[in-house]
Amino acid sequence: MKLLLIDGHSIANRAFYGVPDLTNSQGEHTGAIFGFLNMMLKFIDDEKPDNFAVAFDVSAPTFRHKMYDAYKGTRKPMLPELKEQIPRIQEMLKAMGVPVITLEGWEADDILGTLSRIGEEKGFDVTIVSGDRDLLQLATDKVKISIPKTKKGGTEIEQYYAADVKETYGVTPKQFIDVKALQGDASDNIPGVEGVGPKTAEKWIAQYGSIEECHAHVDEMKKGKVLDNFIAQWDIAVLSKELATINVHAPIELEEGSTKLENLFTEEAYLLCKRYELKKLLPRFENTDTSKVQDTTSETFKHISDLSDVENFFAGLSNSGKDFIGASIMAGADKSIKGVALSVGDETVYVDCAGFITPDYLGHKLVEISKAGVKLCFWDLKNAMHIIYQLFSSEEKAQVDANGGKAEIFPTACDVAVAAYLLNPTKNAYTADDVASEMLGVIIPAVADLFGKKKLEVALEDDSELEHITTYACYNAYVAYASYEKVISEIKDQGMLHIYEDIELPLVYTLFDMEIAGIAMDAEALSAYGSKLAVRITELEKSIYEQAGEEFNINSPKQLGVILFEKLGIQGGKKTKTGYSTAADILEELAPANPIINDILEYRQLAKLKSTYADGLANCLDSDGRIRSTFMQTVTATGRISSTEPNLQNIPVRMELGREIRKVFYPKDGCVFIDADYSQIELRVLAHMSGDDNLIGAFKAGQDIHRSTASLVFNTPFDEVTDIQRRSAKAVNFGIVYGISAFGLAKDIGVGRKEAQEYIDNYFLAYPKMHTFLEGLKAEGNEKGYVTTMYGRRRPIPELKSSNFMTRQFGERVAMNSPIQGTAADIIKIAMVNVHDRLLKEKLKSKLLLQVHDELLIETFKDEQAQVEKLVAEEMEHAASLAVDLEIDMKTGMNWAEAH
DNA sequence: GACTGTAGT
DNA sequence: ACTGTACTACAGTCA
Repeated sequence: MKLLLIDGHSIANRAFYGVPDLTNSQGEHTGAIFGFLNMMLKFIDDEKPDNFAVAFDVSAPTFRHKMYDAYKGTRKPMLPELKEQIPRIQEMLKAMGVPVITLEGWEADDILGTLSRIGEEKGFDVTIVSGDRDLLQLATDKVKISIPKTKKGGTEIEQYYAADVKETYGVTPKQFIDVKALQGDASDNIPGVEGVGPKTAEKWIAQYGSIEECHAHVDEMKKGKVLDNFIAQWDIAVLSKELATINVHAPIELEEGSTKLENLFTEEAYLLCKRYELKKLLPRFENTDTSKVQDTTSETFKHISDLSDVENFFAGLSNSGKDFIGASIMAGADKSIKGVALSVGDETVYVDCAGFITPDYLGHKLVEISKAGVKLCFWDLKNAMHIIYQLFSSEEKAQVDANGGKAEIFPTACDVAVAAYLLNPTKNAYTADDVASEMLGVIIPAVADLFGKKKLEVALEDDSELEHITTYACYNAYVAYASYEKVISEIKDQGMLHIYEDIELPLVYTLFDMEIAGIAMDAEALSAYGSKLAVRITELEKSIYEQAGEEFNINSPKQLGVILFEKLGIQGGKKTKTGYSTAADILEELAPANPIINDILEYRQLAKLKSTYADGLANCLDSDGRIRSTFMQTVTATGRISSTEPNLQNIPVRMELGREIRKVFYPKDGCVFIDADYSQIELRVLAHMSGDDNLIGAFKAGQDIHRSTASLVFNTPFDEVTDIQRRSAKAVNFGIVYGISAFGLAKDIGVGRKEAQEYIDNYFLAYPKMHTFLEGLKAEGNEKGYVTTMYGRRRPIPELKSSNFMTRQFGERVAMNSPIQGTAADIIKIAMVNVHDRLLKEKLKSKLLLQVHDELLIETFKDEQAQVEKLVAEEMEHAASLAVDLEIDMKTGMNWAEAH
């Protein structure tokens, strides 16, 4: 029989500091909960106990936090981030059926001691888990003390039976009390004997066995100041021993019934795991009946497959007078429709494709509904449009090409995910289950709940999954319907309706058309470029191996570090957590003295170009010779869009060799590229938002802005600014936009931190309102918990409330950066939508292809060139009206390199 | 899957 | 006493 006992507070504390600070989407801290459960489950797996309980102190104790705290003899109060998690851990344990034992007036130590004594008497093998060495006094032949230690890379567990304590510390567990009585423990308020440290204490107790025996033999002991103290402070020693002793006779029983370890993975526990978003724990519930997880709405879900029923349903829909419905298309990896779910709240149906119900039929039904003016609420409108486009005939596709997806596919629609993103852009998923719990307060099954490890696309091919697919699709449609009004009204309350209706939603259509358009790529040229790189890479490899004296994997920072800093003995290596840093900026400093370094840097650069761009892009090429990226609208915290598969927003441009990649992107026959980018948009936004007269003045005068800043910061006449000064000023300008710190600037431009601070001080002297503005942003973020862009887009910053200094500093930088970066993002989104809409409205065939944060690329028919140039300039420059003009640089070219 | 490194803005 | 920088996507190693 085995009994496992856990010291709740102590393990929660270990978990808290051993796990990064997780929070769920509600901003509740969950790291300690997760860490605690993980450790607990691991001990249960290892020990396989029959009985199990967790003991807590009644009120939160304090903890030693770091070495110097113990040294100073103080214990830090429990951080609020941890404190709030203790009741949740207890709640979770109760949900798992684990007894949480507390006893008014008694410490957890006493409970553990008592239970382990009783357990041993009853014949149990006992394991006590704690982070606290004081419990070692409880070890016996049958009672094992386990102390988990978090080391990097995992946890190690120290285990002590009585014999192990003796071996490690030279004293028995009982004598451990005496040792502590002598040496004292400031953090436990145990005074101890003055002048006695661990060495003396262990020596005395090892020799005489207890403080009483020591006291009886003081005559034979070595004279000295410390012994005098011991004699004089005998009373204190006795008191200390009493304090150090864990009471194993607390008024408590070991109830074998209630501590019996049963199934921990109950429904209640599952619900809590979902609520705290402990996603890694969810798979452990796989044998749990989670069907009750679903709320009762699922009873109204219907699966229909009969054509006449479907027709009836659609007919009922158009007669119902509903002006919006929830919709969800189930489509395979090839975007072929498997079925469609629709919801009007009290009725939700899933229609799967079979027999007369074809993908084509269903797809066109949806288009019909939307064209009739019923708003279709999707989770991912743009993807839904791609699915429809995919089944369109070539005539229909041509119509989309000419008139845009909005006109030809879903003229009335909305995107619940995009809307939910506006409410909180920092989350990493906007799925139905996520929004359901947040907006509707109901917990519904997620993909993994229904399909386990199987990917949705795989499950969709599997007929036996039809029931789960119905459930999943219906929930998607139902939640889209049920949360739509709530989400929109919340957006309205937060003053973001304009952003949603006039920026984000139109942008969905703009991005769709961009994705459909794609960009032509010269595959042969790309492949030739790749081969050219390969030749040089092989040369470099050879040279590096020769200089290193052996072959190794240059791509492995670990192996590289060993070769450079150990085998070759290069000095000046900086260490990271796992080894030597081989980052470019570190290596560059070492390059002059070590020729191998230059080869490595060049190798890295070329390897990156080849793997990511030359080979990577080739893999993304569509059969029509064009590359189609996906633009993501719900990813970035600041409001920018991102680009994936492939990422076309980070194609090299700085280095000549990298820039060559842009030459393989070319306009189609009869076209040229027009590339237009905003000049200094973030600094102009900053000038406007801060209202700083000097910065506004510099822009209005059309001055070189970095030179102007240099002139002010370095107190140098404008015409006498040196290149170095200008470069530094440029770094300061960038730094201001990023939410600067002296440390960062110093590193950036290679000066001391003090000097960097002077630059910053001078900057704020030169631009006085800037300082007020940025301080204001921090204050606003602190007060409201979020900051906003000029258009009202929000970015929550819970970090500002953190008790951790570093986290708070991060929050401050975010508070300064997000409104600026976000406003610039808003502006270019407006410009994109307007450019796109005007191209359509003026019946032009030219297409907007790419956006790279402050740059737009348009494939322009030569006969439309003048008109497009004019239109692009107008829409970009007039996208916003600021205190300074928005200026753009526009170029044309026969490839992207030429045009940029 | 975590970590390192690097490309862009 | 000490921290270590905005926003991304992707490739590669290594446990």
